[in-house]
Amino acid sequence: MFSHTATDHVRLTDAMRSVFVELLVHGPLSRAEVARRLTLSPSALTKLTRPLIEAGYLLEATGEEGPATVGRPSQPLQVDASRMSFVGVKLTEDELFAVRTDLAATVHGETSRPLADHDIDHVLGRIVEAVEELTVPERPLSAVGISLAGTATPSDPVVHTSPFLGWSQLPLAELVERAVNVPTVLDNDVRALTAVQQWFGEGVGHSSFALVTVGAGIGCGLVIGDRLVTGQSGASGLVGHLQIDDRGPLCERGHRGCARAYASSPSIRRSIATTIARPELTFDDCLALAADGHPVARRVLDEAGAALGQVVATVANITGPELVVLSGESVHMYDVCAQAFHTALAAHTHWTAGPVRVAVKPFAFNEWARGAAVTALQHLLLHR
Amino acid sequence: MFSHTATDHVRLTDAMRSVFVELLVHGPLSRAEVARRLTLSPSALTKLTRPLIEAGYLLEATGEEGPATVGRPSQPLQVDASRMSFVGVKLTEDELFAVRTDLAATVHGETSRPLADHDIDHVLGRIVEAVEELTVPERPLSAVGISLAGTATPSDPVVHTSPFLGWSQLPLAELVERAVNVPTVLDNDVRALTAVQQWFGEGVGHSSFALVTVGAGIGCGLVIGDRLVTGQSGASGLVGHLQIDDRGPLCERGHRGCARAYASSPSIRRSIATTIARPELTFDDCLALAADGHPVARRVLDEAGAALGQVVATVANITGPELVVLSGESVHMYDVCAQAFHTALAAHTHWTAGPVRVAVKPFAFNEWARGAAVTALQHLLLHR
DNA sequence: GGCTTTACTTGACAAGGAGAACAAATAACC
DNA sequence: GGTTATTTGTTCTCCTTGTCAAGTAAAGCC
Repeated sequence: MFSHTATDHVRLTDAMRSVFVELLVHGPLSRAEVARRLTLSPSALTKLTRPLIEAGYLLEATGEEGPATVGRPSQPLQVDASRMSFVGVKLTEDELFAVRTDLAATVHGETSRPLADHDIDHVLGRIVEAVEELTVPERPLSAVGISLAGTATPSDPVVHTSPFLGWSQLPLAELVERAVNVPTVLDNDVRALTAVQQWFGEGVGHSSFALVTVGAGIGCGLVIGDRLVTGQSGASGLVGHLQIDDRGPLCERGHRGCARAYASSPSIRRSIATTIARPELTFDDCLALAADGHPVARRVLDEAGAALGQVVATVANITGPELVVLSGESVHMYDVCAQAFHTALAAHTHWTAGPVRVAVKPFAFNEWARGAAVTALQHLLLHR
Repeated sequence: MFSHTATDHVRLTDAMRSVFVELLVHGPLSRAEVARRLTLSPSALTKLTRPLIEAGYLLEATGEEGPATVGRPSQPLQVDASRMSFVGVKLTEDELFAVRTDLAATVHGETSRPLADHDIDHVLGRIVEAVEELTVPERPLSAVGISLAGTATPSDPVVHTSPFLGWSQLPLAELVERAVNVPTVLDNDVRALTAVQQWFGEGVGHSSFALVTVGAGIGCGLVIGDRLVTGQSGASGLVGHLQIDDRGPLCERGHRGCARAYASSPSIRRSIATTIARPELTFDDCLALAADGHPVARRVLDEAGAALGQVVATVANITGPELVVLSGESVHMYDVCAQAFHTALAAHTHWTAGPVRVAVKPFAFNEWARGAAVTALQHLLLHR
């Protein structure tokens, strides 16, 4: 259900939902503007918004007026972001991160738990702990989102395959849903991050864009025609092992010169640290070395940037997005390899296509968990 | 307008259109079945189909009964394919191919014209000639479709860029529309071919699939979430210059080892013919040589098949289609390089994704022009 | 101070589709 | 062989959704 408070519950129609989402994503808008965007009549908007305002889901924004215009001034409406609350949980191999957000995906609390082993009962227990820690009595949870690396889809909440957690065909969403008694949605972590960009980040206003992430691996999420691309049984955006050349470094799956072998942060660190025999170096140390012009680090990061550029070009050539967003735990490496990146991007972009617009999005530590929360939020607003 | 005959014109609602398209694409179906597929009530279907039947757009299929089932037997409905007529025109560098089809995309006439030069008036004149030659008085044209290589989109019929015809920002659709006085739609040729597969080919029943074509170039069309992917300003599916390795043959844009250099029919032919100093060999001669085990031809075709496998794997990894359809003027090369193709496909498919389903679709000579007709048909039924 | 422009509201009305009741045509069952 | 169950398709009533037209509100413009 939409509301968890006893009072003020509204029966939501599809049209009301679309108005609500439009206002949530595109900020305060006047009724007239929403009507134009959704191709509805102004009178429809009066009717659709009234119950939402009365129930407290929408607020008449009383903020500063815009620039003076001819005609009656508009009364912008906005979503009351505090009206609902979500918890997002990101599972990694050895740890769990969780955040609580409001409707606008603003983080209001965060926590984490080590995952001692991958036994389902253990993991389930830590998830429930985290959800309970983050829940506050005055803001009952509307939904829980869980994200992890691997092929998971919200559409079949009962099965999924997670390579590094060693699970297969596990009804995780169902188990969590039963344990915390709140609707629970499971999805792939990169797709969850893409959802954040789609509604609350760089993707806003674009009907198609791609997100490319760099970090422990290389990932890609796609939005095409305003819809998040899921791929058959949750497999899409698998650019990690894209072949860059057939002579480069080896990845752990035995591919020579794949994107992951060139540009993932462990590969970059290992490559530099072992070559110059300084095993204690961190990834950020390596970036600093490259920035200082150390020849080995410089070369490795140039190659990493070039690999990333080729990945972005390949994705753009195939899907033709309006924009490519670059993010992930190690996006800041962009500062050290921007030139190699853009050179490779231009070289591999198909000559009949226009230049690819790239936006670099700094990555916050809890972004993965936030993505899970947004997945839950989107699912609740679109499919229920 | 929907109908061009003076009698029997209906005002089409969106619901009627969706019923019509469902019946056109998914063959004869009972009202009850259509209701289930479109999540409508049975009563709605009675209402929606009656005017369509009366106007002659739908027929009550009186064919053979299906297997006996419990309950009242259904009365399957089907589209009267002859009710509308379309002309599709494919433009190449030196020739124009045109077909006339009915609603079911069955070809009822074809013609061609050499294109002496790329002057717009000359090309326009040949198009109008072809359209007039194919039009029969008893079947007035509903729409004309034009397809060519290059970045064109139906959404902006006024501008497009065609590399090899040397045009840029030319309002071709508008000019043709004015000359033949029939709604005219312009689109990229590979996308047009994808449209054929989507409604009348291997793609039927799949909400997402990819089409990969081999011929003078390597192309790719995508359907994701039941919608043909257009890409920003018509640029998508540009896999022709995808890098296979960085040591292989050169393409005409100076890329070493790109897909086109390995697997396009001119590249394959040139590679074999020049190496064994037999410049008179045709592409099909080369295939025959390879089939006979000639070492040079064998090697070139193995490499071509491998390149194609890598292209398909890359597209599948990124977009996660339910199916990949292989087609194009030189698909028959598949017979000679299937093993190399599947080996490379498996090697490059991401290890967390399931195996890629591939369907090889034999290519008819007039398929490109048929694609243009289907583009016109889709546009008329979906956007008008 | 009218006039224009834009935003919003109100109430009448039309269309689209659901639901219930019913007729039709078959297989399954006793 | 008649009854029952099952599925298809139709008819009719009613409700929901949203448009249209008219009117009100609140500003800037001349």
